[in-house]
Amino acid sequence: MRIGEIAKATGVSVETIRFYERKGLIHQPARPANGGFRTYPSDAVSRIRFVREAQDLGFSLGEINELLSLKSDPGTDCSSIRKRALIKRDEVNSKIKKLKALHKTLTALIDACPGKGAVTFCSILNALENGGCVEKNSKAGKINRIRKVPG
Amino acid sequence: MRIGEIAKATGVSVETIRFYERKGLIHQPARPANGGFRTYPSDAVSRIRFVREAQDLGFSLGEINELLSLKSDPGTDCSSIRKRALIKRDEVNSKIKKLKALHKTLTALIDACPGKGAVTFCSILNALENGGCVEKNSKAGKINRIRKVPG
DNA sequence: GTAGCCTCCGTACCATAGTACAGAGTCAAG
DNA sequence: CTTGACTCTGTACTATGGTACGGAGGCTAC
Repeated sequence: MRIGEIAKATGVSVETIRFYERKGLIHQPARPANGGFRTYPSDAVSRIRFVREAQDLGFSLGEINELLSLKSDPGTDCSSIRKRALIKRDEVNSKIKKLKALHKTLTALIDACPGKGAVTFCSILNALENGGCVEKNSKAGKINRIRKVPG
Repeated sequence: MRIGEIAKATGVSVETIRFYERKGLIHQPARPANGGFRTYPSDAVSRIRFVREAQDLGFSLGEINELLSLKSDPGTDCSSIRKRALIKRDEVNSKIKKLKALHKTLTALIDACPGKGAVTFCSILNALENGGCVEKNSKAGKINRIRKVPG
């Protein structure tokens, strides 16, 4: 198969396939010695599908690279894959928790906002300026810091 | 106040303050005509706090810029701020939904995984390769595509 | 008056996940 | 044997949110 066929079969653009090659996610076949186009084995399709499905599960390309290494290593035990899935599920779980807290805070702000009048008295803007505490209905309290740590 | 003091007061690095200046989020005071250091008004501190709090609420710097324009525009009605908060809450809501679906899928995969043995038989890897469908316990069905659209 | 911070300025770089494009080569059909 | 589609290669650019650094200038305390 040629790269364009792989692209069609996977729904991933040729540019993106090349990008994955540069990232080491998929192997780039050698060009024929006499020049011409590279020939891709048909399992390049399943490899790319693997990448996309794993992305859908929230894995980054770096993590997918790890999964692929584990996958091709005959010494890998199924438990290490399972472990990664568990970690990922925990990550998803804590993201959900943070978003729920955020939802609560936004709701408190929205409820406290009169919804009309000059912005000077807008409780949402005031809350943003003064540390996120809504005076009335302040169950949410100080806005939870969810900004991700640089590292 | 000098930039370093602003940095200390807000917990935001000098570099990041300059970055915000470049992005137009905060105004850079003019340098004194005779040279020397810029003097920041103390409300630069609250402006930067506003930016950080809004980030914590899930607003991007672009969105925060809009909020700041609305805020400083005397013609802005409180309802337009409220509207944005409502939109943001909807976004948070749909993120939560997607993550919940993801959680379900991961759980289905984890449950189907024997948790030991060679990777060849790992149901998680097989699912990734073959379209994300877990044979047994397939309530989650086809993995939901949540990968964000490039636009 | 000089040591040691701080500031200013421009530029470059980090990660993430791609997209875009120019210019040359290749291949297959008509 | 030419045309059009596809491939190859390298490089640059997108967006997001910063971080890092070199060299020059400024400010203050000892």
